Amino acid sequence: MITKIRLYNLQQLLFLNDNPIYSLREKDIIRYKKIFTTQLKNHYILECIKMLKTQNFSIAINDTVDKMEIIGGNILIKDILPEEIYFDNLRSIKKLNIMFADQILTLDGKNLLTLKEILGKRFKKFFSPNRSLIEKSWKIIEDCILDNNEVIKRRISIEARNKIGTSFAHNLKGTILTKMNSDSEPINNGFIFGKKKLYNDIILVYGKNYNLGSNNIVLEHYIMVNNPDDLFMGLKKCLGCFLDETSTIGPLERIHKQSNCLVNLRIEDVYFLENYLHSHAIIIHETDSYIVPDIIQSHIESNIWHEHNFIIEPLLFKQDDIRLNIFESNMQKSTQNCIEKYVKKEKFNKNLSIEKLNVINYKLIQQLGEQIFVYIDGSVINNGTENIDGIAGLHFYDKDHKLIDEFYVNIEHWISPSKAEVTSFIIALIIVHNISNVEIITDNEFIFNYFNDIICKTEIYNTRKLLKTHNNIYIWALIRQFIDLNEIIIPKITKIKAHDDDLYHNFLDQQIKGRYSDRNRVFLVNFNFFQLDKIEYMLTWNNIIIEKPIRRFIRYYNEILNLEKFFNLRRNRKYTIDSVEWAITFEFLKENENFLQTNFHTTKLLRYKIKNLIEEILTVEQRKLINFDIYKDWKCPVCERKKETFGYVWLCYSNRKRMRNIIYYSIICLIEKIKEYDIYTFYETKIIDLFINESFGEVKVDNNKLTFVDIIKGLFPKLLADFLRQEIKMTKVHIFETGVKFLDFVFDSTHKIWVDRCDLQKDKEKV
DNA sequence: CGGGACAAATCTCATACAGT
DNA sequence: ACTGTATGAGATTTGTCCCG
Repeated sequence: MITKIRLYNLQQLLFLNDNPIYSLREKDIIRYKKIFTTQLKNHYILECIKMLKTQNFSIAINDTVDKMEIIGGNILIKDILPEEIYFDNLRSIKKLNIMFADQILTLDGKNLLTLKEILGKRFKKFFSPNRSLIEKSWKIIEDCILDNNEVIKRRISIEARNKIGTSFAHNLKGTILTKMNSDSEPINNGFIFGKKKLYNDIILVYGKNYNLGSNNIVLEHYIMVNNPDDLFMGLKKCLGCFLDETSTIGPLERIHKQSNCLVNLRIEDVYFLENYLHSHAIIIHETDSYIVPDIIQSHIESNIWHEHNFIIEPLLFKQDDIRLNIFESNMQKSTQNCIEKYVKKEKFNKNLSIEKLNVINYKLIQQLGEQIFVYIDGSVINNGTENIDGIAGLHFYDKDHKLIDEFYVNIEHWISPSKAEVTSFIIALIIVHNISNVEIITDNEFIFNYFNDIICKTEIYNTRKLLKTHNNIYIWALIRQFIDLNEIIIPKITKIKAHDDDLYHNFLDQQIKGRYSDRNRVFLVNFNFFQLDKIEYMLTWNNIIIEKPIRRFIRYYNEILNLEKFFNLRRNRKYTIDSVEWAITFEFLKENENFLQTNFHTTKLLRYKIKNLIEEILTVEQRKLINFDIYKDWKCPVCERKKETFGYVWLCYSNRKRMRNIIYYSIICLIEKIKEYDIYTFYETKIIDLFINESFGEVKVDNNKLTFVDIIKGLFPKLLADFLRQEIKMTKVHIFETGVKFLDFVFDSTHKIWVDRCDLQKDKEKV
């Protein structure tokens, strides 16, 4: 609840139209932080949202209420203005309280209102004295939205119109129309206008209040002398026209001026042209005419005609806020049956799976309470590859073990054997929700135990506990809800051994496997997790709901992300071309150390190994990067002839013989290690040939192929691993051990070269 | 504000199991 | 034989409350 209040607070501050966790984007957050510097400094919730967005996580929201939507217009001001301009003028926009496009447009959506008109609207908030800032912002907004060629008419530009479209306004969008009533005092300087019926048409008549009767108003007619789109209205006294009704009106109480044209109007049809207390009409005495500034005739008339339509056809009028309808749809939901409530409707397959589930449910009802057996199983193929695929299956039998029906479901997202099993289980529960005397037979011990636990437990389950389920959180939460809300008749669960002599279960198993090649009758069932009472928000990643405990997911996610980052380093480019058996490399780096203990020796060794792996050991070239002035003329300390790069440490002429020996002995070592297992027969020459023929037997620097220098770095060539696997048929564990020992041997012997070289270097530095 | 006590969460590791 | 996942044990880390 407190979090929710804070979210509302944030929504208010950032002037958003819905829940900040819902549609706020990362780059927007950065902009908002620049605008509201103090308020958003170290804002905990905003920082959390930002973190979610940067990592591609988002939150699926359970309920319309939780979306915290401000219901009104369809198009946001934010969407029609260029981003820069929107954020630059956000403070002013917020003060004006304009969020939707229709707040700043005329009712027909074609013209832009003036600032004065907007300030006269109902949604105006307390108006701060800093009016100049708002006026400045408004000018900028006008520049964006108005059509360059028709600024005077205040037409909106084509681009803006394309975004907004045309629609009929269903209400007056906050426009205040002040009508006259019989209590009003007669006024002299303000203009009024009213609707007048003329034959079959209705026209608007402008003028001044002449006389206030009880039901009718006599209006001194003025005619318009300028264009209706102008930013002012020019009115001139009418010298008599076809509207004149002087003769029919009869004696008037107050006649202070000669009038040639008087019109009689019904009092409910008469409006004030502007607030008469603040009227700024300018009189031009010579012609007896007036100029009323800052008012656009066409806008006013548009408002009147809309209101007129609403009076004639009240059904056209609709409130913008339709929250009441949401309440109604909530009421409808409770009447659905279990299948329709919990299975999500798909848009395109006409709810095929719901139909099928209903059909099976109907068939089972026909059994009239006789014993029913449900066999369930899930299957996964190509586990651990990108071609992973999963199908769950259910078979329904009557009391004589005659097959009633079958049902197969495709498993999507986070496919795993356990998910396939749980999916089949929950579908079985949903189908038999209103049927008694059912026995569900499963081969999965976990489901059997966990379900029994749920049934037996009396303690109340809260959201936190639900989220701690090991996997498939939301499916288990649904199952728990069935039981908590008494929505299903609890069936009997039986556990059998997998691949045993149970005829029916084996048949099911075999049928499911047949479905991988024939998808015709395999359905797709998505569950409607939004029906969960206890869970309002669901964390998603790339729009896929995360079904693991969040912490564990983030851990896996980070591990993969970091590994990917490492692989994609520029210096590792070569190893994406010619592959490396990374598992052996990482095992070699681990230094056979316990996670919870460490000592100085291994730490030092590990540090060196990693430096070695990423070619960052302190060679002379490396030192030049730090201390160029001192080392600029230094060469390899061993031969004193060439520049000492990482590769050259091993390539140096003086080491040539030593390196050759190391290669020779490392091959011997490898062969010895394999021999130690005593179970493999192989030709030693084949291994030696491999080293001679392939590039990893040579000491050189190559940008494309693995060489012995890479083996020194601690990389085990995949080619060699494949050879051990396929030719010698070693087990994985043995390849692991041998590989690590081989790398250790190479490391130890080459490390000596490095140590010797460092001694020379030290002597040199002392001089 | 830091430390102590306690509870809960999390981690690693070893092992079991099902499927391929 | 290999793979991925589930599970439990034991150790460590993190969170919460209370106190001075």
